[in-house]
Amino acid sequence: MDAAIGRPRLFDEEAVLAKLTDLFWRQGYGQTSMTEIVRISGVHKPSLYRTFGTKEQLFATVLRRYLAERIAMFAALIEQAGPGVEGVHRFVELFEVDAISERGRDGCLMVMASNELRGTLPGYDFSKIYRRQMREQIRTLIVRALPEGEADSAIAQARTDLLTTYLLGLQVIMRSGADPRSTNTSTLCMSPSTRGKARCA
Amino acid sequence: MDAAIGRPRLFDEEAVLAKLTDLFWRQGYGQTSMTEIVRISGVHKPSLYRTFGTKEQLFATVLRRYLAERIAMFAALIEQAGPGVEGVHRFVELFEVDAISERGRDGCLMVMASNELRGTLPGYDFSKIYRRQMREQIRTLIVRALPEGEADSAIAQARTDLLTTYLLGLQVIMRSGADPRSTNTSTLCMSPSTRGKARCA
DNA sequence: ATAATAGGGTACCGTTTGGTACAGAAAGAG
DNA sequence: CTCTTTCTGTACCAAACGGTACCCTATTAT
Repeated sequence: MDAAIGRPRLFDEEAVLAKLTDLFWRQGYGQTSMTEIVRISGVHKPSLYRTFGTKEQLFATVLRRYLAERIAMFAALIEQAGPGVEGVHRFVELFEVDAISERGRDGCLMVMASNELRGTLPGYDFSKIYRRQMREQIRTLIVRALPEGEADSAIAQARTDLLTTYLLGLQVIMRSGADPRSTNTSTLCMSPSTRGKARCA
Repeated sequence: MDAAIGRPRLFDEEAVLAKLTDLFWRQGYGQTSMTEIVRISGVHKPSLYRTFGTKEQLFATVLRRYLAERIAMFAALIEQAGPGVEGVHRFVELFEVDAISERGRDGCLMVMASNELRGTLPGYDFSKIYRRQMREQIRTLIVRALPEGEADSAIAQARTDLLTTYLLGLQVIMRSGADPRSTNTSTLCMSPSTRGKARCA
């Protein structure tokens, strides 16, 4: 186990990472200075550097943590939504409830990072992994709403891509300060008249 | 009109703005330093400041210019696409051709700015204007594909929102480095088997 | 006790940042 | 020609940046 030699840490790593996740999420990477990170975390700079490495490495840790949490959330929502076409509708509803929440107003940290760090920082790799895993989750949801044997069909892929892309777009919209009521598309799209054919993918 | 007193400018403002638009588009606002702006534009710092003001004001000018250009592009694509449901499909195809282009790989400057500058810089206001105008364009496209008298229906609004959100998501995906071939959803979604009901909005 | 180990906190480092003062150069106006 | 106006370009500024050296304190091992 951990030898636990020397002075014990006075702060909880997980709690600090959670606070810093919110901070980066709100402000982005470049707009967040180490000074601010120190202020929010309550941990002094040298301790941060000893524990998490450079600002870049710290952000990578935050992203890794967020990625796992986010994918888990997707899995939970999909399970909660249930099978069939109804499940797809219910999933989108659940997703939009989250998007309207206080945290959801800031969009998605992963989307933000991939937009900001295009090639320059480690967040770029994470964004690809994130999108691939997110797409895989959506795919299981879609497949469960299709007739058997269509799991690998073109329709399954098209609907998966469309829904994935839509959800990413929704997070962009939320972060750009949209009025939640005016952009709640699913309730409209799922009205009786369009239900069934509405959520084509 | 312009008195033209004093030494004439040695650089073309429009050309410089075009170059800097590409620069900001690629790198974002925070990751682009004045030093780099000087290098790319070929104009020395004091001249830039006299002409465009601070970095923040310069970026605002770039955004304003991009906004107008972008909305004009939307209008052109919609006109080129033609009316009816076929027009919607054709529009999405045209849009995706642009998204796959070299410039399109960097996503949308407006989306990028709204993600990065959330509240801190003038880009935030522009992003709202952009989204509203973009949505308005999409709406005209959608309405032309619906039966008469349905212009203000719930379906029209829902389909407008869905397509708008999808297009924003597409730009996020492109910027995050997706393989253009694997994410070209429209060709799949518009295959004969799904055509008609596929593009529900 | 005492040595060894590791975190806490101050004070500081070199660099880079956005932004400017100032002197010289090029144009029109009288 | 000379005065005024505007742009160019060097050289520079204070402030903020990410990152660290160093000393002190708290803990375990012997």
